[in-house]
Amino acid sequence: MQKKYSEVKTLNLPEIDQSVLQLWEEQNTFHESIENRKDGKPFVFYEGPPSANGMPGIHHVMARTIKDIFCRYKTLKGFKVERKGGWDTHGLPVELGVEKTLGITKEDIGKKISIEEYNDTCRKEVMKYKDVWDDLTQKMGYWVDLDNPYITFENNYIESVWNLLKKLFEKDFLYKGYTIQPYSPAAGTGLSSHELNQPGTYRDVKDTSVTAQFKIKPTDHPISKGLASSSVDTFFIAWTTTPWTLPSNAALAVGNNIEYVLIETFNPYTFEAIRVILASDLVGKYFKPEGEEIELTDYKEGDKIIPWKRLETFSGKDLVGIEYEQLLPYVQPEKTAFRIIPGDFVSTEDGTGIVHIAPTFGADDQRVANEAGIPPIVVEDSTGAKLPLVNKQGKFVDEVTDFAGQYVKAEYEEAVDKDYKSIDVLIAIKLKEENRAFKVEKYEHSYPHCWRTDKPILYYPLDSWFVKTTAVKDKLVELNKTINWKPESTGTGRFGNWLENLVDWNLSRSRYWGIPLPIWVTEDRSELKCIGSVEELKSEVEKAIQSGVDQKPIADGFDLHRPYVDDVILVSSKGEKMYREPDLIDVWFDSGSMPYAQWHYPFENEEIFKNNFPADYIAEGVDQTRGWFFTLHAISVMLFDSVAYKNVIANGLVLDKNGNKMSKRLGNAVDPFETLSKYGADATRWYMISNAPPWDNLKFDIEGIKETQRKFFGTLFNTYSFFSLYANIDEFTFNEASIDIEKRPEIDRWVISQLNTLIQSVQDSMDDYDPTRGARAIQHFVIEHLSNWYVRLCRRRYWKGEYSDDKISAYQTLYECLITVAQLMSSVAPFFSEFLYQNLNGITQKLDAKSIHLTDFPEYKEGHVDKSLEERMQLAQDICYLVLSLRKKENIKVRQPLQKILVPVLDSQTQKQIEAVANLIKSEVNIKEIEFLTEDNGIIKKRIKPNFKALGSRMGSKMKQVAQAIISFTQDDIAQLEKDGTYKLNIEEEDIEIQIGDVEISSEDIPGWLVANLGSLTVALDINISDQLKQEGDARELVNKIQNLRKEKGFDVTDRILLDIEKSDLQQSILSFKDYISKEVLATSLNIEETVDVSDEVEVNDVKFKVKIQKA
RNA sequence: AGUCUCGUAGCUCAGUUGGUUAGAGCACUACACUGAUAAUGUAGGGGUCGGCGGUUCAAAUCCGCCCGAGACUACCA
Repeated sequence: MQKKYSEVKTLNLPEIDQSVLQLWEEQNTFHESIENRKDGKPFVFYEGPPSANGMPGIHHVMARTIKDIFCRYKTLKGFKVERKGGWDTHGLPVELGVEKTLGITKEDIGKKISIEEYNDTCRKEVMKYKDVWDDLTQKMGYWVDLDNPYITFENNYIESVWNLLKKLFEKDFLYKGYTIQPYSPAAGTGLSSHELNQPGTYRDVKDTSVTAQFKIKPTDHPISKGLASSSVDTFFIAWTTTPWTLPSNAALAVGNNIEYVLIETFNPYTFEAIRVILASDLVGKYFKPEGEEIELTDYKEGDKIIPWKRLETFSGKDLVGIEYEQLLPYVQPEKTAFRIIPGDFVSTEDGTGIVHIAPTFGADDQRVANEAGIPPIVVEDSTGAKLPLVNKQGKFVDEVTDFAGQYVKAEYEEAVDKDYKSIDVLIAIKLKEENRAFKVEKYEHSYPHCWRTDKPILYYPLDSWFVKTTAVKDKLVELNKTINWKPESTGTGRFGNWLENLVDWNLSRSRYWGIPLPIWVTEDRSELKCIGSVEELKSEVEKAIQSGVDQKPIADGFDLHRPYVDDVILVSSKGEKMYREPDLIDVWFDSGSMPYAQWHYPFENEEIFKNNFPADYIAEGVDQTRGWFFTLHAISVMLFDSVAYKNVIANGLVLDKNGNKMSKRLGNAVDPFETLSKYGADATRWYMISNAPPWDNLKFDIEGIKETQRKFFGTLFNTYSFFSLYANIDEFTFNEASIDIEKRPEIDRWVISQLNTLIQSVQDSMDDYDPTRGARAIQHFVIEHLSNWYVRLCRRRYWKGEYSDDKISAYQTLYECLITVAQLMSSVAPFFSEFLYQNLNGITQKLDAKSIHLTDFPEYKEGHVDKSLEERMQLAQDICYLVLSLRKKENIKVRQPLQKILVPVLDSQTQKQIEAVANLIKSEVNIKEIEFLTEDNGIIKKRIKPNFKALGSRMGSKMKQVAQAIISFTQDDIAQLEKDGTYKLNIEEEDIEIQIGDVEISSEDIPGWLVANLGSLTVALDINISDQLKQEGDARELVNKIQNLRKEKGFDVTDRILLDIEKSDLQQSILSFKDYISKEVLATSLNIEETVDVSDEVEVNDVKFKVKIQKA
């Protein structure tokens, strides 16, 4: 019994997913696809580790599809592509999640719950959704090795990271600094600049801003002497959007070259007479012009318009050194403060041109205060350590008596009632009452927020460890230029600019669940030790024990996390105790270390590491530019003097169909599992890839997946169904020798030519990391070339006639197209392509590979590409289009044969091209002959058009007139130009000669005929229908009706029938074409009867009669 | 606030180093086709190519300004 191609009635992609997954499982196909290439050149791919403590979203399907595509493609191309999976397990998201589930805050850790318990919980929580992730990975067809993933919390991983840190330490790339940094009180940790640069961190917020008055103190300063002696108090006014920093004010900064003015006026809240100093340029912002016209003495309390007078001007330089009274004297500085200092960043864009300086809460503030010798306003805690006036929870310290224990930002409160007044407001009120507020107003500005807690950050002085990335900036920039970025602008622009403005990488995190800093310090900080391996830790501990430190030796399997490492005490060269620096390292360092740590390099697998570094290819979302893309790059450049990856795709966001960000809160997030199970992985993947280039944002619309399913997969499936239906009937199993391409008919050679062109273009776009172009090319080929043209024109070859060479050629050609398309599309649509492969190759056994993913990428055969053939097929398609259009215009259906069409040809080449495809045209549009009209035998009306490209540069400004002249050529003018090859024009009394190449001449009309044009092509249709043609038309119409009847009655396509037809006006037509009809409908007998005893009635060209069909 | 990218039909997208009727698919309307049929064909409606100005014989394409969107940058007081 002959094996048959499976004939599936309807396309069910999710079902195919299921069966293919089962097949892969049974045959261990993913493993095989690597084993298969074990001698191949490695193509190195790095998996950016996801964090399994959150649910995957549809955007993960996008990102992972892009990763998967190139790994699969390179495998087909013969590369060995190992893909080690990984899990990112440390960091704030995990910790915050655990705090939430345990119902604790950061302060409780180490108190209500031990660090040990806490970290144990983190370890469990972090893999909470691992199963869900694994499920998605499998269902979407993402091939990655999940059996041996790297996990960042494992000791081996940590040890490798320690080793990297030690190398940085030895190269003097690690240092500790006390700096003002972004700090999230809610999360309890400082934030690195790339965390601060996560999307959405900067948000517009409305804050209470205060312009405060700082009263001048009489001193020996030449200017202040005079100012302070006035009977009216004189103030500097300075603006701030963070009034809570005013108790920490230590100085005021002015611009040396800015002009300031002394103005006499009244305080708008207390109505007291005052004199204020501010930048001249900003007077307009604080004073109404009308006020200058009013006498000061005319002012009455509460007047809308407050009068003011300019008294004197100064330059900023003159003001430097003037002292003022402390605004909110809660805490006294340790040395003299409260004076005017220069600030290079002071401008007259905002505020008053005088900047409030709080050295503990601003980076610039700290710097200029330092330079001017201004101390910060700090308090001492019980240990004598100096603290700012706001503690790490974001609350005022006790010394700020009025506001002690209050959060400085309203957002930090759990809940606020309607009477709640923020610190900013309270301070504003206090200053108003004390005649120290010149202006209070709401001010909208963008302010950074913590990416995890959504609460505003503070700029806060912190001790931190830094990586001196700025030391290798040039090299980072240099090597970045060798990376192939898709899209290029992300590499040069976003990433390149970032590198240009690099700051040192803040490595410290004051948290618990993460890789501990392996740095030990003596109490006086005179000696530092960085530990680079477990072995080293062991021997250092031994040393410590020998010198009398009471602790256990490091046992095998010692957990390198906190709190265990915290308890380890080492000894310095001088015998002093050394304690570990309490911070963890930034989790981004974890993931940036994966090229090394995933192999436990350098402790193991040195050879494997070397073969897998750097990566040939990585891909992640564009939001990783400052995250993983940067940390990979920075570590490899600093320690290995190399890029970490050679090619990188930064994909865009997945938005909802209206272009809004997806979020659970808005309810517009798409569930990836639902999408996959409803539409299948392939339709989802194909839609995502073909709709827009991956680096553009994708507006995700389910309708788009449906369309992909219907149009692309549906059409391809129909083509396969068509093939299997007839191949089964003819028992075609491709066991004949492959027919030489030269021996195949024109149409076969054409589609093979197109197929090879397609192979080349898919290969090019994939090599260029542009999957969208490739997918679109495949789609176009399948729908337009293969289905709508090749199969449509060739249908009869499959269902008619003997099993001849022509038929075999047709089967072989269609088979080759299907199998090749399946291979080309397999990296994007791994399931459906496998389905096709199994069904096709399962019968023919042409290829040995058990799976399409174990085959080689189709070979481009240049010899099979025939551009001239592709051109003339285009010509055939155009002519058919024109004829169908003409038929439509005349309302003559295609089933009615017509005698001929006329095609004017101006050169013999075109005629030859058309002649070669004449049969296709004739059968496609049902005409008997094509007649060519040349200039000799016909009257062709020609059309002439200027060739702008050729003429433009020569004609210049006369172009318009020349074009006009050419367009108005008569037929005689055109003939003359054709005869002589040149023609003289007279434009503005100047002779201009044009050549034949300066124009395009085409046929336009055949007088007396019905014509249609497309480009330079013209076709006329002979619409006369002779009796003979009419009869044939009747016959064809009847055939169609009988075919419908057969189908209705559920006959098999191969069933023979007995046909009885009722006598009617069409009797003559039927008899004339009796043989034709019988053959078409597979009738073994055809009889015309007076009456037919059935109710099946057909209508053929307005004539009704009964037809009886029965199986023979 | 600055920098970058983008803005083409109702929707999703093409658009060739600037060249004269700006395209495709979807959706819509009408008609056809029907042994591949959730497909297909023909015809139709639908565009000031974000706006204004400039360069040019010629601009969707190059330049400037403005408007809108997105991303990035920022201690901006």
